[in-house]
Amino acid sequence: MNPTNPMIVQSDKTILLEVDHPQHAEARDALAQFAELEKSPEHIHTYRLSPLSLWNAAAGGMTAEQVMDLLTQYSKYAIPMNIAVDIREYMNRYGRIKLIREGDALLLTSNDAALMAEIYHHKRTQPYILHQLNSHTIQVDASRRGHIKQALIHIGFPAEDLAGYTDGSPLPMKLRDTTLQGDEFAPRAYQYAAAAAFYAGGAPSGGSGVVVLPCGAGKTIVGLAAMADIQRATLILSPNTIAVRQWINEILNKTDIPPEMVGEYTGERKDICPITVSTYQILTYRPSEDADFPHFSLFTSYDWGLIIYDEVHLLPAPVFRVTAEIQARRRMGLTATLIREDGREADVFSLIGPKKYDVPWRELERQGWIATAECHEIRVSMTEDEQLNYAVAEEREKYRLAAESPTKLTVTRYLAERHRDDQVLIIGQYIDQLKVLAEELEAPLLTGKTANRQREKLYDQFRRGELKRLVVSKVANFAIDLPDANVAIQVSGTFGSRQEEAQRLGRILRPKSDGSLAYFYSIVTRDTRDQEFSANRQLFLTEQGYRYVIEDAEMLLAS
DNA sequence: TAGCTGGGAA
DNA sequence: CATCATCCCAGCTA
Repeated sequence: MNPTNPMIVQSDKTILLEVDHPQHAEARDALAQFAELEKSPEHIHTYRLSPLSLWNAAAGGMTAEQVMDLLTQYSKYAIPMNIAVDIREYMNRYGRIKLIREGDALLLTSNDAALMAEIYHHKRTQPYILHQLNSHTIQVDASRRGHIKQALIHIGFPAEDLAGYTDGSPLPMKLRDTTLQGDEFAPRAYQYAAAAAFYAGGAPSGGSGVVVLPCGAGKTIVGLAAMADIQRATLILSPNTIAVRQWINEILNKTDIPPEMVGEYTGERKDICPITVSTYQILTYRPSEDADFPHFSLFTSYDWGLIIYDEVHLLPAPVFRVTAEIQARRRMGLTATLIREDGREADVFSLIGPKKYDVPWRELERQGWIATAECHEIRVSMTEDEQLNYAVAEEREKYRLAAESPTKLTVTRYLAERHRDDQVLIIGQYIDQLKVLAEELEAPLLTGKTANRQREKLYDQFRRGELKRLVVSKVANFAIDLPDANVAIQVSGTFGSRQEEAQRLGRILRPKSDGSLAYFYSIVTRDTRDQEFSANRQLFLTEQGYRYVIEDAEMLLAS
């Protein structure tokens, strides 16, 4: 505690952190362990101590005392009394109830008899209760393990699940030390550590939870390392087919599993093998609204020993439902953020598991695994005509009007010129706007309609540097892997999607072999909805340790 | 059987 | 807020 420290802890459970403070980075890495970033304007960032963020910390082995120590270390002033009490109260709740197995019976146990009585009578938990065995043991319906955990977190007492797992069919495998291309391969220290933290203790405690790693930190390798630890048939779910193919390539490339043991289960192929990689979307497919999900059988059609949920923050609602039914299978979630746009963080916690591992951003950057990127938000003003148009436009038209402001053209042209020797991607949301940009900059335009062959050709030219500029629509969010792009200019984005901005930066700005900087420019229209949405998008990257420099378009163009 | 196109979904 | 994606399936052609 010292007035020159970077943060202020307030009694409403928010924490203010000074961005320009020399201790900002270390304080941020400390906060990332037990608080969520809520707002990130230029100078002061706001974090919040939420029950879930504290439970995640508790599940990872942090104590209330450690949290208090970190807060005290970086705080300017004394920590409000109620904060100390709340932190202790919330963190002690995790693990007060345990879910265990005795033979075929699933039991809730706790030393707290009053709490057990409350659970026994609570409307939310009652449907799953069979009977009370004694003052601190309740037998619950073993087939509703996931639902019970959801109910318990809902009433504010997340259970520690120690009921164990079915092993699944054996799959002997190991990681290669040389890839198929002949490159040396070994997981990085933190990737090993993440897999080890996931599996720590073996059954019954280890084997379900979420690993949080920044974009580009190699989450796939963590998955492979976990598979090598567990050595059981594995089902991998990811958001799209390109990711499916990437998983399959990585598995063949970096493990000794023969190709015939690895299957793709997508719209195109329906192979079920000891290792099967599938998309979320095929699982949520229904022939009609009242039909059931024909592909859910994938979960039960093989004796899986591990299920990996790639990008767990994108997991669709129906997959939660089926995940609740398969709580006896080990589950690993991989993500760069625990925050979901739909607020279902508690479902991730109760159905996939608590956070098991994360790495401080600064550490990865220091070790050179993550490129250093400079992010600029460039604010343009609308002309008087535009302002008038904007003012009278329908609420729903406003965003589009602001996002497509013609001044953005001038700024984009200026930036493209400044980076004429770099590999530049121009990314936007509206096809009309992109068409104009592509013509102006004499660069090819790539959209969802572009045929696959043409895409590949453009990617290839761009990769080889024959093409310096490429204008892309939302296809850029997932589909592309352009190792040599080092500049991205975003002219418009999807409303407030944090994860989209992360994908854009994470996928595009990989570590450069020469260690040079990457540049990310986001052009927004001042005093409009465009600017509001932009602020929301930046939250995620700020949480990830990137800093935005706010610039004024008029001044930039004048210089 | 592969490859394309169009509709529907969330 | 409503646009642009993606993915899946069915149905057609060759």
